[in-house]
Amino acid sequence: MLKDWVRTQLEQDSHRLTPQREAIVDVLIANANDHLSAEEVYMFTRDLHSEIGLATVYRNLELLEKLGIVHRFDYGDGQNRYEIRLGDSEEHYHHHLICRECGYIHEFHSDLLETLERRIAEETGFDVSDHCLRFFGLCAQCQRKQRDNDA
Amino acid sequence: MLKDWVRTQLEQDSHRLTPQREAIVDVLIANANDHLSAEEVYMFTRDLHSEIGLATVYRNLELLEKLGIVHRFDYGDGQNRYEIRLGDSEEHYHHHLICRECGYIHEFHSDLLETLERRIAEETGFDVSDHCLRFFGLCAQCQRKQRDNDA
DNA sequence: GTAAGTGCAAATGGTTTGCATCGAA
DNA sequence: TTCGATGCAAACCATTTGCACTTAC
Repeated sequence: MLKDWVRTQLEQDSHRLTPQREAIVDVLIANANDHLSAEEVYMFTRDLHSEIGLATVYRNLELLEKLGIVHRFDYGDGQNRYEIRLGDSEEHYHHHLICRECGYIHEFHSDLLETLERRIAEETGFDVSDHCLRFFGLCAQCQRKQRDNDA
Repeated sequence: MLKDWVRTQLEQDSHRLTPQREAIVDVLIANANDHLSAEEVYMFTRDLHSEIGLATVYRNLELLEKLGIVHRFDYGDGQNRYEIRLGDSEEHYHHHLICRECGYIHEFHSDLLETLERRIAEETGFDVSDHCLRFFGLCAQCQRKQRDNDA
């Protein structure tokens, strides 16, 4: 079970799965597809464990990221977003499509960058371990709205 | 000349090329390859025009970005970086390779994503207008250092 | 008992905003 | 004389940190 794996990862680095941590992990599991901000994780977590502090949420998100349990995203909107790692090998091919208008985030997968990473390593000597690819544009719905407004 | 084009762009949106703006643009031109932060632009600009405020720098970088004169980057280090747009068609194929260790930023060009953008438009209905691609890893120098430390 | 974990409040740091003033068409 | 532009200080907001207290091995 996922939570057992989380506990193991924590204990290997001499950390405990405290009630607060468990609540945070539960929230991340329940919203695995939603890219929550720290503030959102905090609000949801309070429903499960009302006496939690925002600083605790931040500290734990940082720890969980360091342990490879959650992944941190940056959409350029001034706050970080977090997602629990479920599978991991496909993680690397996971990119985002962001609507400039409504902020809607669409996930998509593509291994297209693998080739490019190898080429970069060859050409520049860089040892590439990760990448971040975001596309910005207008989602179909906002395109429609914009056409209606113009008409 | 580049600055004439900047002036035209500004005037078309009923803005003036003030001494402060000119100083900012001069700084951006002189550091066209350096991805300056707002703070850095501020410091360099003070050399040319000592009586400038940080808020003015921020306001103008925002304006210049809106007018398509500068491009804003976000390296995920908690501050934005700015670069003047020189050519523009190749702009789109301009990506970054960031060393996790020393922060060194290497630029590279590739049109590989064009295909992907078209495929995304077809599959999702998204109208993609821009993208941001960053690779993270270790530069050759930091790999060497790490090997030396291990030995 | 000791080291990890927590809540709270204060601090931090990049960025934005309110406001009175200034300056060019 | 009007409206854009500026400098300054204060405000903002996501995040981090200091600190005293708590909790689990």
